[in-house]
Order: sequence, then C-alpha cells, then structure tokens
Amino acid sequence: MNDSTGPRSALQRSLPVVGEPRPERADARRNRLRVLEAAERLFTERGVKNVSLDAIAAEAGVGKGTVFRRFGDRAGLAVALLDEREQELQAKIISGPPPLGPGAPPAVRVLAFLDAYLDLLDRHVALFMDSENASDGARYRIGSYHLWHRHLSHLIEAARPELDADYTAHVLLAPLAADLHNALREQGYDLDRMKTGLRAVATSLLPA
Amino acid sequence: MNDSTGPRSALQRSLPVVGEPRPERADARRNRLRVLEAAERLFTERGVKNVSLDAIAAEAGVGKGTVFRRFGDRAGLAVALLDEREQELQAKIISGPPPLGPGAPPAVRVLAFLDAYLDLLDRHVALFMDSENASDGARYRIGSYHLWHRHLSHLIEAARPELDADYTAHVLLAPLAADLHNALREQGYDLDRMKTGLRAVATSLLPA
DNA sequence: TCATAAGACGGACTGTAGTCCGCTAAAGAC
DNA sequence: GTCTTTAGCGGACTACAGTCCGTCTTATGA
Repeated sequence: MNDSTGPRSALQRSLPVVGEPRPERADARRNRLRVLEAAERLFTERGVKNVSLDAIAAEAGVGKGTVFRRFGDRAGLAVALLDEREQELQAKIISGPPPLGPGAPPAVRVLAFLDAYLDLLDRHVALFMDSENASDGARYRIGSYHLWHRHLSHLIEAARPELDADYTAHVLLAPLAADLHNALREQGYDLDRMKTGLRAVATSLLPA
Repeated sequence: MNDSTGPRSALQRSLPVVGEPRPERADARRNRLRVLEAAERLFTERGVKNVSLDAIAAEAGVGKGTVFRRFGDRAGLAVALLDEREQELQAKIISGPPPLGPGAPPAVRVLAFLDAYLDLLDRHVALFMDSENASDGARYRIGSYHLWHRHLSHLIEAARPELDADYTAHVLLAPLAADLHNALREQGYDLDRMKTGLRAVATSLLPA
C-alpha cells in the first residue's frame, strides 16, 4: 500500500490553512460509515419508525454518544441518509438536460422540478418524515430545503417578477411536506393525482 | 336545588338511547377543567415548549394517567386549548357576514379565510406547532383541519370546477403549516408580507 | 339508603431522545 | 520512537412521552 499523504514542503507544514478544519480522523470516519450502514440496514429491515438510536448504535458497535455527536439528532441521521438521493436530483437540476436542467423556460422547469421531487418523496416518505419532523422546524433548517428554495425562487423571479419570489417559493414547497404526502397517501391518493393537481396549481401561478 | 333529572317513564328508562354515551361524570369534568386551566397557565408562564405533561398533571393536582386518558397525547391537549379560538373563526365562516361568511363570491371568501387564518395562526404559533407536530401527521387528523379543508374545497369547486378541488384545498392549506409560519417569522418575515404573498398566489389560482 | 357496575383515577413502569464528561486514541512535532 | 495536543469515544445519566392496571368514585335503580 502507498502512503496516501506524501511528503509536504516546509511551507505547507508551517501554514495550516485557517478556516479549513482538519481532515476527518480515521476512527471518526470508520464510525460514521458504520453508523450509516447500520441505520440503513435497520431502517429497511424494520421500518424507520421502529428503530431507536440505541439500536442503531448497538448494531453499529459504537456508543450512543458517538451517534449523537456525528448527527446531532434523529433528523440529522435521516438527512445524512437522504443526502445521496437528493444529490442526484440536485445534479440534474444544476447541470442536467432540460426541462429539469437549464435551458427550458422557467415555468416549465418549475413543473419538471415538482414532478421530480414528488417522485423522490414518494419513494422515501418515511425517511423524509423523519428528517422533517424529528425536531420542530427541521425541514426549514436542512441544507437541501434551502437549495430547492433558491432554485424555485430564481425561476419564479424570472417567470413573474411582480411576485414575492422568496415567499412564493416557500408556498410551492409547502405541499411537498412529507407529512402531507403521507397523509394523502393514507387516504387513498395516488401519486399521479398529486402530480396533476400540483401541476395545475403551478400552471395557474406561472403561465407559460 | 331541583333535581335535574326528573322522573322518567318506563319507556325512557328501558330504552337508553344507543350511540349517545353517558354524560360526563362529575369528577371527570372537574379534572378536565383543572387540567385545561393548569395547561393554559403553565403554557403562558413558561412557553409551550418548556412544559412537560408531568408538570401540567402536577399543577392540576391530578395523576399523569388522567391527563393522557382525557387528551390522548400532547397534541390532543393543544388541540383542546386551541378549540375555543378556532370555533370563533368557524362560526364567522358558517354564519358571519361576508366576505368571511356566506354571500361573497367564492374567490373573495377564500382570500378572506386565508387572511383570517394567518391572523389566528400568528397569534398562537406555539400552540399550533404543538398541536400539529406533537405526533406524525397530527395536523391532518385534527377535526378543524377537515373543517377548513371542506370549506376551501367547496369554494374552489365553485370558483374553478375544472380543478381537483379536494387536492387543491390541501395545497392552499399547506403554506399555513405552523412550522413554516414559525420558520419564516424567525427569518424576519412579517405577517403582512405573508398575507400579501398568499393573496397573490390565491388570486392567480382563483381569478375573481 | 345501599348494592353494584361502569368508568375514572393515579402513579409506578417502560422505552427513547438527548446530554455529559472522564477516558482513550490518533495525528503531528521533534 | 516518544511526547503533547486535540478530537473522538461511549456509556451512565436525566427527563420526558406514553402505557398499564389495581384501586377508588360516581351514577343508578331498587
């Protein structure tokens, strides 16, 4: 095996970059991966709601404190697990082909986003619920919420500059709350009905 | 004092009305009122988030079990406390003067409702948050949510019959989530901005 | 007034989220 | 290789939500 950190110049050694924190310690990394693996395994085995953080810590072979230090709380763990899936959508939005990616007219991109998000949400409702509801207002503190919000906000600004784009973006994101999605699912709604309904609302709001 | 239950005929005695449960027992009523009073007092004193149900039970001078039997859970207690305030709005909607009450065109009534609800929400954010977030999907199981939903659904149906009124009503209620309201407040939004923004959205959706 | 059953009472008990802090291991300096 | 600093570790601990069930109260009708 090669040593991954080669020799460093005196300058490099004597001037640690401020603001850029040390790289993750080896044991920290090992445990982080263990916990994520254990969580994923238990969640799919027993369902998100039926797994305590104690159980995850035990399954991962680490202490409870470790889980909390890494992820803050239950919501944080759920966020970490969702991250991967959300990044895929984020990538498509930033640099994928239209209509999700740049190139299509703003109103069309909004419709494409809502559709894509509903798909994602529907596939991972339980995880989303955990990440959004585990603590009060968690949804609005998560990085990805801000990303979706900024995206919509720009598109709304472009399509209808006379609206309060920032607020309107929150309004469009509101019906994507995991809680609501789950409640509608339970009362018999299917995914297509929501897609169609939301598309109709967005179309009224942002005529093409 | 008169005996409030006078003599009853043999028929009345032998045919207890089914479906209509016995009246509330005196001790039950006493304790229910005590708990509500104690909860209201502690909530205003310390803030909703800083009061445990143990504390409420102690303050009310009843056992913990009593609190839970009556109200089910934390959310149920919050719902009971909100009930009074919400009933006022409900009354205005059902039989008050237009535009909140019957008489005005549907689109106008929707705007009036959104405004009035935002006022109510803003005054009692903390309680609403408790009632909506204390358990997963609590918001959508509460009786009053169904009432608001039915109201909006009828108005939408009247104003734009080609829409999926049921779903669209959920969409219009979504931005009224206590969680979102609170988050926006924390990031500096004022009530008027939300009213204006939501009115603009609703107007696009339901032209007058 | 008393007997009886429906139902309420309440506190001990369980399970979980989240905190705290003395201990341990890794990384860098020499 | 050894020393020092720094960060991570982990489990005992606290506080709270919600359950359970033996005991006690109320309403009723005889």
